This record gives sequence, C-alpha cells and structure tokens, in this order.
Amino acid sequence: MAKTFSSKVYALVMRIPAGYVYTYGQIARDIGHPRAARQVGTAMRFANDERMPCHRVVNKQGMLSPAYVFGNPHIQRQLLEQEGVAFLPDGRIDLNAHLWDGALHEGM
DNA sequence: GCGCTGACAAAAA
DNA sequence: TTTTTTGCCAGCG
Repeated sequence: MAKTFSSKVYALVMRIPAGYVYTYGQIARDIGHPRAARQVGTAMRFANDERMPCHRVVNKQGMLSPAYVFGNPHIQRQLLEQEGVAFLPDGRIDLNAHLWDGALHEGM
C-alpha cells in the first residue's frame, strides 16, 4: 500500500491515546522514514482536526516547537495536563512516563 | 522539472 | 551542560 508519507503520519497520530505523547522522530521511524522527522511536523501543519491530536505529538525535548496554536501557546499544556500528562519543572513533558509505545505492538 | 522552506534530530564545538 | 551546524525529505513557488 503505497500511501503517502503524511497519510501514514495521520494514521499513527490518530492512534495516540489520551494521556500519552509521541515524538516526531518516533513516528518517522515507525512509518519507515527514520530521517523524515521534519516531514512529520510538516504534515501536522495540515492536521487541524479533532482526530488529529497534534498537541500529543511533541519533539524529543518534550514540547511543541512553534507554540502550537497561534495566540494560545499555553493551551498545549492545559490539554495534556487535562488528559493526565505530567510536566517537568523545566516546562517539558516527562517522555519517560508518557511516551506511547503502543505502535510498537501494532507491527505495521 | 528546479530550487527554497521547514511543527526535527543527532553530532560537533 | 547549552548552542550551533548538517542532514534529511516531503511540500510549495
């Protein structure tokens, strides 16, 4: 199934459960493009739907790069905290505790 | 078809 | 430890 790169990204992002987060690099690797982490973010830019929890997709630092929503850069923290994600005093997400590993079981 | 941009990541200084 | 540079590859002009 030669679907487009972004399509695979969307499918994976939609599978992220509440209370967990995923990293761009992790997604890129899981879909078969270990070096295309940037394109994951580029694809997220088009993703503005309820089925696309882009706020659950963070970088290796544990936070969104461009403030996520234009005008409300803090909404990401509110959403994640509301779903049960813990934040470190550094302002970053505890990836060691909330990094979703469910996709590894899917074996796509 | 060609070149530039970019929601990242890993390596080097 | 943090900051800077390079590579990466899909999207857009």
